[in-house]
Amino acid sequence: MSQAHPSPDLTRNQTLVLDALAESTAPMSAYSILDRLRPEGLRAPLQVYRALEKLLEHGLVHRLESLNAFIACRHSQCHSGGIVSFAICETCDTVLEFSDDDVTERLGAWSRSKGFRPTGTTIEIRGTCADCVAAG
Amino acid sequence: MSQAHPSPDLTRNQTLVLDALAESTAPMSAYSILDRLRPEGLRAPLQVYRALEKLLEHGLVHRLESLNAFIACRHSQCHSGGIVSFAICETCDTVLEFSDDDVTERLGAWSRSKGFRPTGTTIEIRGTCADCVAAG
DNA sequence: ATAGGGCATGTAATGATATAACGTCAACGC
DNA sequence: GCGTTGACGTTATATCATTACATGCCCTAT
Repeated sequence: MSQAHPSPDLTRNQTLVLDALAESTAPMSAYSILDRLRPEGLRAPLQVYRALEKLLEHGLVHRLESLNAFIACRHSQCHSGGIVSFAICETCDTVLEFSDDDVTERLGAWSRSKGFRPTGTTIEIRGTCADCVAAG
Repeated sequence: MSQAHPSPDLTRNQTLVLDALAESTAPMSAYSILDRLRPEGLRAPLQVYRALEKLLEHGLVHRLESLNAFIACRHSQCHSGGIVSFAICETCDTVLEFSDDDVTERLGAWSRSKGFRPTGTTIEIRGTCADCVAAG
């Protein structure tokens, strides 16, 4: 099986950042990652941003533009080529990740019709998840 | 015809900010708006952010999450209820605004199927517009 | 007419997010 | 060896956004 994003061995800093994100249910800002990793020796924002940059390239981490925050990828089809969407619960900070082929196709059709060449697409739904609606 | 977002008279600061955005083809950051409006007497970021907050409520301005920047609304159907999408050219900073009913419906269907209650959705396509592709 | 509420404003200070500019070091191919 | 590459470390700075508090203005109920 081919991978859209080959994952070479991660460096120490990249592993630390990815692990921190993987252990968190909520998205983390770069600075909260840094604070979390100070005990492991990280000291400067740039150490985190550089690790995030590589992890984003490898598709192991997503950036949530509307939060200026990051999450570890949990979407099994992340590498299948479609646009990934996020549903962000503003009550409990849970993020659900999904992909809809029709949405991908419709946005692709729009781009083709306009001659627009897309390099990356962000879809983020803010709201309240089922659990929090129920807990109302 | 009913309006989803009634537009009461704007205050002086709101008018200044909206006009600055309307005169710009490219999105503007809050601070670039501030710099643009210093000659009119604006002095502090908060004056701009407060005006933007109201203009966003009225639907007269959009925030581009992936740019941390703002544009005046130019989409005629902004108030028709569908999700608005943006195509951002990274070469010339042009932003095209559109709405696709199928996309709105598919994302709505996903939310309903998960019991997720959406309050707002961001769709931003980064890439290169037709003109810049042609100028390549 | 005036007291009080509501709301836009003004100002200073600060917090939060992100990058620039520089130097060091280790791995690798030639 | 030696140059290239890429990760790393450190300091400083740029950029984006909000908190806290004081002021002024308009409206309206008394």
